[in-house]
Amino acid sequence: MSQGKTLSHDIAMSLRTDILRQRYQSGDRLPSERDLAAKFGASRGAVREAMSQLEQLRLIKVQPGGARVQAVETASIAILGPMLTLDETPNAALVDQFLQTFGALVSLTIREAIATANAEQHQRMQTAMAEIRKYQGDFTGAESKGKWFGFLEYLATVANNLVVQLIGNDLKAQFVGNMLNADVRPMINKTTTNSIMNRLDKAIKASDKDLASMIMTEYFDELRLASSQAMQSRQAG
Amino acid sequence: MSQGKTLSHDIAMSLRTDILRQRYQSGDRLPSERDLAAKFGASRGAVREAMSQLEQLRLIKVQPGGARVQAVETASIAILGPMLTLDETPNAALVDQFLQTFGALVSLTIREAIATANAEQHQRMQTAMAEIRKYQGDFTGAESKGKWFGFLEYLATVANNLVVQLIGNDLKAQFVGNMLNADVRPMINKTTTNSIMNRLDKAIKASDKDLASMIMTEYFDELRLASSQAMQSRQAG
DNA sequence: CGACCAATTTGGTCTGACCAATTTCCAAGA
DNA sequence: TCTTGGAAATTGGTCAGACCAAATTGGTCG
Repeated sequence: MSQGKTLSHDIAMSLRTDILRQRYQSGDRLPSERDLAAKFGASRGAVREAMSQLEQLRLIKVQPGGARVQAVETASIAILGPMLTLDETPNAALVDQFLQTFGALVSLTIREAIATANAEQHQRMQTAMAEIRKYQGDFTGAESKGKWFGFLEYLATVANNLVVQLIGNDLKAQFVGNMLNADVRPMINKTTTNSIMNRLDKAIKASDKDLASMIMTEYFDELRLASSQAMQSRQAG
Repeated sequence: MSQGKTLSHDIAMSLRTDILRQRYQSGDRLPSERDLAAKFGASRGAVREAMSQLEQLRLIKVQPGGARVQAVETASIAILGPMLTLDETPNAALVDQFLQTFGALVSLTIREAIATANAEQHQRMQTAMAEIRKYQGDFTGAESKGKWFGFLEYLATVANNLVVQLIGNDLKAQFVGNMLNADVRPMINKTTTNSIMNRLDKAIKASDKDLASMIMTEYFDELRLASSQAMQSRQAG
């Protein structure tokens, strides 16, 4: 049935799915480890390792006497990935929330990057932007995408905010893979992208951190729009 | 020595600390489970459960042949808490980054809350603000703090962004407890707080989401300043 | 009806064992 | 000397059965 890396991962996935599908509701007590071991035809050790994983997700709370299911709202970010894969098509609202949140963090990052960059870093940011503008808003190729992501990565380096960086890791780990798997590829209008990139270039040149921050938010808002349309057309087709 | 909830938690904490303190560097291979079991005077099962936890943090990657240490920058948010407790005084830069990031998310939340609130929700937001303003910027008491946090919680409910909510959970889980333990209690100037709250009240009444968002950012910037001062004086005393 | 206590259930850990995948290392070949 | 196989040792993944301590359960007594 399921084919993860190890048995304990499979068990964890199975239980996780059951919880996310509300087969076990918040507050419910999970079957005992011995019962689960029997149900999965596994040893108690394997089940315990699976439970340990779910506990790290804050999806269950395990105590002598029994393991209880926690509310999804109080869980860790790491459940977003599994939530996206519950259905074939990722939940549109969730994807939109992801893009909005990620956009806010990138927006914060570019503001801090501009605020704290030294002369050399500032120069390099401009150089990167110049390269990106060469594509004239056409982000279809792998090369242009690579430049853009590289630029964002560099901003994170300059801003040097570990908290944002770690959040970004988790969000990317949860979303990017799942989006590509579902073949959701939002495309922003070429002219719009070009306009945004040109203005972003100016804002960076002028070291206008507020403006750059706003433009970045605008870009992600466009991306949200495009993503929404892409998912609609995908569901229709 | 260490006194966690269970033995496997203690082992996980010990290994985690060693990794964060660079006793094991990125790319290094951890001792085998059997060696670790001998070192900690524990069974292999207990060690394995500890390793499972570290794997969830993305601090190590475990495979047949050995477990290898990963770079901290690619780990999960959940290592922020342990990082804060490495020294007696939490790392000031990290706390500042946390407040900045959390502020950005709250700022996003209030913008969305105002944008999507229906009449009843909008009314309730105003009522909550009115209660908060009664304290005249004095947030020393537990009651006033409770009202403020309750207000923020309600904003999250209205904005209804699960991604932000989950990130908030993780950040709170990592920071709030550790800050209180370290006895770091930032205090913002009473007059400043009062001014911010009054303006926030107006912005909400006017449904000016951009203004409310900016004011919220301003509040967290003040909090960062106060926190920085509180930690300096704490380290001096 | 409520409080208290004993029996049962459940998680936490230990020991020792086997399998499969990886790594290590040495010998054979180029 | 360097490269290349391949066998041996190491390591993680899992299983079985056992014991203890903490929590739950259920019945009894006031």
